Amino acid sequence: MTVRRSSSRVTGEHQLVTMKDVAAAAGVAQSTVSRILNDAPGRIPVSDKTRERVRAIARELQYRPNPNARALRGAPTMLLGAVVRDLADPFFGPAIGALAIAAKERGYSVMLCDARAKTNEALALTAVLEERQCDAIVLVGDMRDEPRLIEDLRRANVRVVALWYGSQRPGRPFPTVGVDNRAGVRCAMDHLTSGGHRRIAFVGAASFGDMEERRTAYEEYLASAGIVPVNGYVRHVPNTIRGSEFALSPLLRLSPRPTAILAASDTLAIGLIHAASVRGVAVPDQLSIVGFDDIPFAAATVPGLTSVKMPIAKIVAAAVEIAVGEVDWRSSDVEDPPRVVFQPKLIVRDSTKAIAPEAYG
Amino acid sequence: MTVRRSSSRVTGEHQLVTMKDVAAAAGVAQSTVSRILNDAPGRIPVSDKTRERVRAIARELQYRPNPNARALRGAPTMLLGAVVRDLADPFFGPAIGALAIAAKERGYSVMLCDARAKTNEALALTAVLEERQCDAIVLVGDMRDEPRLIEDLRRANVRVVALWYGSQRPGRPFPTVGVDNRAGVRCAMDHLTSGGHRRIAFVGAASFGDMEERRTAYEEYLASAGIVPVNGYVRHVPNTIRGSEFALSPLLRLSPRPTAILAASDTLAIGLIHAASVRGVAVPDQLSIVGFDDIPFAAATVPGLTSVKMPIAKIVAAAVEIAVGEVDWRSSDVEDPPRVVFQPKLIVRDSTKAIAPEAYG
DNA sequence: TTGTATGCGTTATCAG
DNA sequence: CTGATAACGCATACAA
Repeated sequence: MTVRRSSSRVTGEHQLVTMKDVAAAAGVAQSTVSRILNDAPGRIPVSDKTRERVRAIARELQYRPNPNARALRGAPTMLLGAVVRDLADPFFGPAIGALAIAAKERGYSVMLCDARAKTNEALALTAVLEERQCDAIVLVGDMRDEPRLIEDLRRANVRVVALWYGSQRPGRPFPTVGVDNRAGVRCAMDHLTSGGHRRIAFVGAASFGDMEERRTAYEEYLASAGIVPVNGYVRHVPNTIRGSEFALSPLLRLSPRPTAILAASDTLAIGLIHAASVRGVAVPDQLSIVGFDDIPFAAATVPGLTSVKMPIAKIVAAAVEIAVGEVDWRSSDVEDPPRVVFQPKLIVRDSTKAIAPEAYG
Repeated sequence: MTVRRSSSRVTGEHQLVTMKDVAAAAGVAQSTVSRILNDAPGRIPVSDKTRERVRAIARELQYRPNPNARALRGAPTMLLGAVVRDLADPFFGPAIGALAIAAKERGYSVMLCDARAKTNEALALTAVLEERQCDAIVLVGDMRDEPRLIEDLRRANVRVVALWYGSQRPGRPFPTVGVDNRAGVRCAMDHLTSGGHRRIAFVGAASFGDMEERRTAYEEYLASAGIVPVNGYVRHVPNTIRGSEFALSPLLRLSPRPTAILAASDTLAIGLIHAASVRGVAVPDQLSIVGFDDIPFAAATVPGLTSVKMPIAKIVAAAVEIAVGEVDWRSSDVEDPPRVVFQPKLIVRDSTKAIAPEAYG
């Protein structure tokens, strides 16, 4: 009986106390410890008071199971991989935080992967995650510009859920959870048009997340409201504060000049407010601005930003549910994976205002 | 020779192609595959052209090493655990993104853990991370209010680095990387006093990150500048936008009313700007405001926020360096772990202004 | 009720 | 130069 105390190894020393240690201390076999500690509650050919003893010793020795060994045996890793489009985006930070919390509530940890962190083109993004053997992967934000990632993921052996991916888009390879962009745009536009606005511009970011859907919804709304689109009223810029600076100047030079702008994200909207201020354009008196997402700072702009609020908590909760769920959608409907769509809600603050009567026409 | 194709297992199916598969396909032993694929470049009793063949087959079969098996053997997990105080904090989101990128550059992945995600008090935070066998853990933000976490971590067998932890604090249990808060406060205060301000208030959050150091530095500055502190000029509120609303009203009721406020974070500063606007107090004409951190939105407030800029990239890079570094500081100087302090820099925008001459005295 | 043996995918130490 | 073989920590079928 050669009981080597593995904890006394000099090199590595990466496992403090193993089942073997507990077993040795308790004078039982390692398998006994395993059975007791796993204790599938109910009909296990359980033990008597050895149980208590083993448990006490395990606690005393601060035993912690080694997840690598478990995973090696095929157990779930309880790991959720999150590929985030851009963690610097003020919208995604809180979203990831919410995701981490929702995941932990189900016992999962979150592994992070900023989509920009492709230091090596040869290293497919998926390698980092699939390699880690995550039980599931959550895509946060549109990854359309990473076709290889998408391709690798769809042929990989992991569940994938995409968030804010553009839920209406046909041919989605994964289940998606998102927001009803059309309804959000409708709320915002209704709000503006009911205030007399008809010259409404749109500022979005090209091929980013739900941006495209929002622009489409904007155009559809105009059509349904009988408003003829003005040439140049749609601007596409990077989804940054600086981005909207580039968008505002051309809009202000247009004639007729827009009386309102629908921004496809709060980042853009906040940039617009700032740019307007710098250019001496009064918000909302000369220009109404509506944002999208309702990030925390939307409440603190001057003036406070009217924005379409995103039910983040619900969205990430639904995503985790799908990600860790037992149901394997791939077996049911490969062509059209499930989509979950939540309804956004307009939060009206002070960046929008009905236009003055003389401005009509 | 019972070569079971492990890839054909029905259950689990969590490992697509193993070394065994590659070995079988190449007609060599599995250990040979291991040697070839690991290929410590240089003096390995290497093979001839079997190497090429094995490599080709491995590539063809899309072989990916199983990190669990490697970790089980004592190899580093290449995992960095990040315990974040609050991912919803607009400062930490980008910081984590930068951390993920810096880590990936060294081949590490980041595991996330929002410090608020303690669904179960019995479940120590550290369990989640240490259990995962991270090679190192990065604490992002002050965790003083989690004594158990600190204690578990310091006796655990992982390297720990603390970021924005309050670098000057004595008795730090871990190496820290942070910013010279005293220098930052000095920059900000110099800027204000050189504009004639002497009635300068301070708004911070109690026991949060470097907040305490900033308040101390503020008080020291006043003393060294011969400015007598005014009762009620120091306010402690939650580090949120709403928080600063609670701070502003009492300050405005004071007499003499402060002409400037130093906020210990941009979140607070942005909240102050908004609150001032709501109360009809003009920034910077009636009230100058300086923030701390220079988050992206600081450039987009109205007026633009003067703020003390944090060299985030440098900080996270240094943290990763320490976290993955070969040097084990614990063996050298247990009592005073290394601290890395970077210099912040004041970014002057439009939320500060020299006070009008008649306001003197 | 408990102990023994086996294998998960790797790496490392042996022989050949 | 290469092929067996033994761990790593855990779970489980099987034997006692």
